[in-house]
Amino acid sequence: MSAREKYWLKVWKDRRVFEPDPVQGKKKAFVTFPFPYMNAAVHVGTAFTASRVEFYARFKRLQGYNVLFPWAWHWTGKTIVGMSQRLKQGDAAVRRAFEADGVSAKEVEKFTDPEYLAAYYTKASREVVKDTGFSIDWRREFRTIDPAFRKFVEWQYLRLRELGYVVQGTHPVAWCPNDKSPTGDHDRMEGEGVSPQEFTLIKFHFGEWALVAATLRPETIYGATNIWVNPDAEYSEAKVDGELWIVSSSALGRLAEQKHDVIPVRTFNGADLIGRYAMAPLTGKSLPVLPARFVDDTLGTGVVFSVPAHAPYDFTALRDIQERRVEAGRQVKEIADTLAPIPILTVEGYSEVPARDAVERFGIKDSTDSRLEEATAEVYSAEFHGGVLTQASGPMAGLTVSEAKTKAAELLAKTERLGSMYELPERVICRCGTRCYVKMLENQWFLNYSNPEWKAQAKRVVEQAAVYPEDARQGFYSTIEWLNDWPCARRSGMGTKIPWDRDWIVETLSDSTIYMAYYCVSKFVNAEKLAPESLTPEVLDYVFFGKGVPASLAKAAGTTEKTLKEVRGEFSYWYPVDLRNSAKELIPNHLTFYAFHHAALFPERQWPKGFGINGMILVEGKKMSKTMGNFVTWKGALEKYGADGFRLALALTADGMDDADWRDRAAEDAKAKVEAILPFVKKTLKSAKDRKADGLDSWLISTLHRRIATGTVAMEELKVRRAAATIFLDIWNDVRHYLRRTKSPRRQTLMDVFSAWVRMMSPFAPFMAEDMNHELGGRGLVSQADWPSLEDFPIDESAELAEAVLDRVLDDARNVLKVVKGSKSKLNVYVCSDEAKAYFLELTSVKQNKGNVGQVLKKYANLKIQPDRVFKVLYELGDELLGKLASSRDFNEFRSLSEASEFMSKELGVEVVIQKDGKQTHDPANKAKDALPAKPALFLE
RNA sequence: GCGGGGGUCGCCCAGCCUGGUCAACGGCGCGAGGCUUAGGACCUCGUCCCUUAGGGGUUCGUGGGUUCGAAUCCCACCCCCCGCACCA
Repeated sequence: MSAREKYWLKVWKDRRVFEPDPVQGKKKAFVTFPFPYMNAAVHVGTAFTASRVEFYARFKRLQGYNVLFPWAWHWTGKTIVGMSQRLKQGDAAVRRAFEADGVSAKEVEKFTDPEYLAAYYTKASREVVKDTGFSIDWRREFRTIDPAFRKFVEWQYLRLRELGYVVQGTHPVAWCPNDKSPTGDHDRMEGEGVSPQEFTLIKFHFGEWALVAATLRPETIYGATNIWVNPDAEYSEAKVDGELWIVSSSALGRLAEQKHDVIPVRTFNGADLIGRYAMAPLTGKSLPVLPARFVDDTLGTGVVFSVPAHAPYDFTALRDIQERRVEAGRQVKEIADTLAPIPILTVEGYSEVPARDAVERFGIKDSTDSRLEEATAEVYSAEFHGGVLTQASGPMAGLTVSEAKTKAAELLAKTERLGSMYELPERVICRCGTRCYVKMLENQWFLNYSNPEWKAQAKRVVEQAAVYPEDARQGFYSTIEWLNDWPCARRSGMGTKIPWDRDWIVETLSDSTIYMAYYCVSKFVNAEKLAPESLTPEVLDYVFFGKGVPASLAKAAGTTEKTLKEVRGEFSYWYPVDLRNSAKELIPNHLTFYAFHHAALFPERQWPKGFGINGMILVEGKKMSKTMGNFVTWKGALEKYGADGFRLALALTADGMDDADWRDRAAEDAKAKVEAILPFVKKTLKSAKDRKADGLDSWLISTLHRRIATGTVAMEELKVRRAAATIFLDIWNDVRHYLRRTKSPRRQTLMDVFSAWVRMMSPFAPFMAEDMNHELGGRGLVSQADWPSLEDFPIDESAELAEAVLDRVLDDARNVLKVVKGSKSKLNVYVCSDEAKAYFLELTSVKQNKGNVGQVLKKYANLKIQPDRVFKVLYELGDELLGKLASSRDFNEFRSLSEASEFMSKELGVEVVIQKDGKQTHDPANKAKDALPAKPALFLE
């Protein structure tokens, strides 16, 4: 870190520039960033998202707001603990991840202690965030495992439960019997994306027993020709929920986990079932039991019914027996020979036996062919989306497949031959190597996001808030619609215990929904004005709801009434949150949860006011990853580009939900840019003179007015990139244009422009801005200055017009010079006559008012200007220039171009002579008559 | 598959809501010139194709449509990114 950076950090800290307290009557802005999770080093992605909050915070401060930007650290959850454990077990990947963060081998050794790991990253991250110059009120910092924060979360959940938003339920989960915990996607070695699916169980009559088949397609029951069991697998008779069932032995354990009452009776070999008959419900058909080795006894019940017309597996297995490709007894063969596919639905693009079509097209030979999976998926998808059941399906005839599914279940339920079980449709292997299965997890705590009233309220939260960019808003509504009950507690990991059920810990996404409110409390906890144990639910009810009597509460809490009222005052003042910014992948969870919880607990006036959404970060066009080796830590970038360079690079990276591409080259440029500004300013001022303002000064001031307007709107809408581009690129170019054009730069103009410029730059590059402010003789800190006001930089339309016309003339002249061959040394510029201008303006206004164009044409016919040409130029100029032309009565085109003739001459490398049509002395090519306003005629010789 | 967001002149990107001022902003890269002992930095000009007078031609994922006129509006299709839950 440079000495200058250190210096300003110290100044800001010493003067408590970013430590706001409530000031009654002063407008406020409360801005937040989701606390980063401390299992790794903060990286450019974190910095990118957080920087948007930082830029906005500094911008709002300049606008005169009392701005609170707090920060905290997220420790809750099992990831940190899990990483420690895996490190302990010698997992090389985890070690590499730590090393990619730049952690020394010696430190990594200590990471087997999860709290040490989190503390290490917290300390390291705090340093980089501070050194980047973020305008954070560090007095309010906390970690999510702090005792006081836990009291806050306990309070939150007690109140949510009272409101009926925390409910208990039993749900199917993918379960690892070894870890004794649900196995999430990222905890799996195999089976990513696989979740419990409900299978329909159909109980086929088998004497007094029921042969129980599991299926995802109950609607095909009328197409069943036989039943498959695996002859090599072990099956069982068992009493299940009081009924007599036959299923694979493996299924019994899984049924038991799903809360079925299972009493095993006896086991036997699958082969024993072969050749016997079972009767199908609904159809009453007697179906033979045949052998098939594709039947997986560890999936479902190990019993399936065969629908060869519509299931490629069934079709192939049946044909295997018929064509003697598999060994089977004589009886089996004879039975099989009598079976034929029974089509029960039609689907476009297939014959009446879709399974056969698919099998033939894929060239599948027998039931061991792996392409059967693909064929099945294809047929299933086609039938699901376009299939219609035929007369063969009896009561379901005419229904679509999805309608028939419901109907089949209904009909089967009536026969009392229907059941259900959950199953993972594909193998799922836990990271620990254990095969997972479905478990009905009992007494799990859920946030009741499916509650329609709660959904409606959450939607209203989003509706009344600003969303930047607007494109992101729809994502919230869709999420709210889609969101189901959310399991909000876990058995292990760090976090807060559910106050009424201490076996459970509030899960990490669920303890982060209204914690911004806690920043109002943490200030007092950190200052030791409030002890963690004093934060009882009653005290917090007072702080957040204003309920209760502060005097008596204070006494019970061991604090003073004054303090308690002060805390309440903090909350009343700072809430609601004005801006919360995060990356787009948090819309479907965190940000929407945030809306839900605020809707549940707080009145409308304390609902979030603004959501900011940004894209993902890419590094050199690719997804950033530690294993790919393109991981850029915040610290690394900060050291490489300096605080201001890093900040500007972040600002210029992307807007809206576009993914931000972090490129070293761009960051280097940003760094160079920031470093070049102060020398540029100094050099420019050195050459400046004291003189009266002229048209060009007015132009620069007027242009700055426009830049301020654009920059301000962009910042208000969190279009950080656009704002930064306007401020750092456009304004710089404006000043350069001015310097190039003017014969003598005017000191006062430059001072005015620079003093506005430095204030606009300061949110992005505050260190440089403080230096520059100092250099310009500005009083106080630029971090506390005022955002430039538009009134101080008046618009001067005729000055703008003069420059615009000059630009156009230069463009035209260059074009002609390029096209014309032969050497030319003099450019004649003919400005249009006053009559031509009058004609042009009149025609414009008549045309805009849809008046009689013909009359105007007639009136000015003697000028011999072609109407087509006038209309063309009219379009070219556009409304903005035309407006200026019409309103700037004092604009004198001839004079302004004449004043610029020397400049033009320098630019074009030829002599430039300005003349006015009607008064010209030299017009050999008779061009002058073509001149129109803002479009002088040219003649090169 | 479902939900959300996108595809613009070598690259990144603005414009699209509110159609004409759009061959289309800005940055990078590249080319020429200036400055400099040189290089870098910086400054200027150029950078779709054609053009001896400010002009013409073909472009904004693909194919249709609406319109006097479409990058912008409508429809269909293709492709990319994000999310899809017991997890940060």
